[in-house]
Amino acid sequence: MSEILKLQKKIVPELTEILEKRYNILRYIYYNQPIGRRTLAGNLGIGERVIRTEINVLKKQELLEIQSIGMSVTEEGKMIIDKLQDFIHALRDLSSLENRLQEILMIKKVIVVPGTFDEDQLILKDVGKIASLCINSMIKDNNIIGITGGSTMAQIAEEMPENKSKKGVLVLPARGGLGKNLETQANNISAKIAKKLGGMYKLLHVPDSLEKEALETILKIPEIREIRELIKKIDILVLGLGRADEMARRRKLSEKTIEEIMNKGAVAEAFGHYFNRDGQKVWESSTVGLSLVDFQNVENVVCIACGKKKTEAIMSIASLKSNITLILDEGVAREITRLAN
Amino acid sequence: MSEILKLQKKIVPELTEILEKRYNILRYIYYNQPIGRRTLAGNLGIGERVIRTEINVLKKQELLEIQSIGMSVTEEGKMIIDKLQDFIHALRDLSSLENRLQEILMIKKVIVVPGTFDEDQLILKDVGKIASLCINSMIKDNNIIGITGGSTMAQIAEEMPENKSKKGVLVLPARGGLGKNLETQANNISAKIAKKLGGMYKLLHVPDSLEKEALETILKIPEIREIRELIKKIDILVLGLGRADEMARRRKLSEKTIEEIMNKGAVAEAFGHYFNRDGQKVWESSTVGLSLVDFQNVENVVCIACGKKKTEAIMSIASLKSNITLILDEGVAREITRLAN
DNA sequence: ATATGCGGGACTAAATATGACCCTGATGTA
DNA sequence: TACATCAGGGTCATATTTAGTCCCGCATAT
Repeated sequence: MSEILKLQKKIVPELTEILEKRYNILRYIYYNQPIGRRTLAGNLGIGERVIRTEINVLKKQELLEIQSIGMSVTEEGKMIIDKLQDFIHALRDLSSLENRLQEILMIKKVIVVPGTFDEDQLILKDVGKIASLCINSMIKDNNIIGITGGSTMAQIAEEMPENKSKKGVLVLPARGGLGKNLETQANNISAKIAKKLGGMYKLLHVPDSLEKEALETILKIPEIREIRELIKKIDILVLGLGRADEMARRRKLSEKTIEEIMNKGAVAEAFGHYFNRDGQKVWESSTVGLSLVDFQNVENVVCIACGKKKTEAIMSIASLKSNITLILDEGVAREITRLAN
Repeated sequence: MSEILKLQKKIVPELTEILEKRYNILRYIYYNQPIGRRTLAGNLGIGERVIRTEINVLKKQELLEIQSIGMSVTEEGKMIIDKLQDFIHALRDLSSLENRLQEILMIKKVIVVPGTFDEDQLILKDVGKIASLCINSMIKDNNIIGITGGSTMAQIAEEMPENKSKKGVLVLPARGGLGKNLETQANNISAKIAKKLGGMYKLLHVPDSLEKEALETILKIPEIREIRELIKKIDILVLGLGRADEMARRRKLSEKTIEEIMNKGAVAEAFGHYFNRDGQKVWESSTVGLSLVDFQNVENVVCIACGKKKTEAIMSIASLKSNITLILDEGVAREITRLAN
């Protein structure tokens, strides 16, 4: 942590608290604007009057403006929010936490996003933003980017900035359709990201898990075969991590199968594979998407995970491969270090 | 000012106030330790109870310790004080003030010390410390350092750190004896500084101002002649600035002479010469010390000045020569920019 | 028309900060 | 040795700030 921060925390120890309080308020307004005072207070679990006091300060500093429709963040306020995130990163010494996690999980890079998802669901947006920037910085001309599904991934697509500087980018769904929600389908997310990157995309029009026979039939379709070949050439794989139990249910596996998988110690699911704590594959759903071998061969893997319930899944997947960039929230990050001790 | 500081001042505007309050308290204790709560409150003009609240914070942070004899600053506290001074320098954007002064006065370098001498006499100690560090960094082997008198200079000698790394350093008084106070005599100060630097020193055993005949007689004394020759070879001249009126009185000039000098518009005194606002010499006391020509030839001149009453004197002396390093307190620095507008 | 959610005002209760004074003990001085 | 002085700590009434709560008028959407 920088000298200057230590100095400040020493002489004005209450600084951290005030700063984080105001940051949270400002951020919440930003993500929900326009929003009223009462709603804000209720959602943040802070007294209405406290909000009012802080609002007055922020208004005076011209970080937010008040209209009859509700409060919203000014342009200056938006900039401040971005900078504050980095500042809080430093204030909480998250760089040290990142380094510790890199050692514990033995992976290339860890990015910890300030905040605890379990306490504040908005953290998902922050994680999405950070992840989208991270991915963006990795992309080179003619790269093939593999995308999985899930709410975290959907958020990444949402927050991904428009950047059409790279040529010939191809975005591929790395898994088929799963669950009911359109917004969180790999297909949908791939298309969204491709548009923002000014790239191409392909769709994988199949359910994620299939019976063996159905899989064989489907693999005879030329379009599907083409995508399958392309998936093997993925340069950057963006992977939302899942819990084994949740994903098994979402896949509509039979209760018997689920019990079987769980009995084998499955904690994590990724691209249709189920892994135990030690990163050993204990079950595999027959899928048209990425195989374990394909996964091992991908050069850049970005794993994104939010929430303490993903703790074990993260630890499992991280042991599969060292060339992983892991992006996660502070809450689950601390939980991992706690378990590692 | 650094990005991070702007950010903080924007989101926690009350930071500055709290920080400066605690800095002042800590600093006052440091310079007067051990000191009691009541005395402290009285001298700082803060309520006794306020002091108590702040003391509790500082104690909790282990920046000061409390004994039955009074409060004193811990080792950590001392370090914090030093760092805080730089921090406040940044917080108040004094670098910009320094640059502005360099332009206004057209001199090489300006160092502004945080605080207003007229409100807080302890600033003299800070100025002394900064000046002593500045001088220290200028010294090279075999340098001859010229020293004048005054309370500011005395403080520099006091705060000068022991540093015997340079060889063959010679410290010379650049003026004779003046006034009653032993502590502020150029002779005394020179000796003190020489000891701290592990160098040699010479003494100038003559009154600072003399009648012409007396001067001629004295100049025949070999020891005096020797020093006079050495003075012409001064590498670093450390100059405390004086007001014309004050110095004239301290020199015990006749009321008639004083009136004459003042009528000519004298505002500044330095090494026995009196200057008007434009830096023109209007009167000269016959002295064995530095001449105006000698002064112009010195390579490094460090001017030190404290207090708003020195405003005009500073502006006058600065116009004499561009190769000056000026060290002054924030109060008089701002006064100069105010006058320049 | 009306229900909802908005900011702002106002009043009370609680918490905190402040001021004022006393007490006891350590220390230095007569 | 006695005493004056100055130290920190305790205490308590009071001033000020902060927080909780409710109401009002207004804009907006239904």
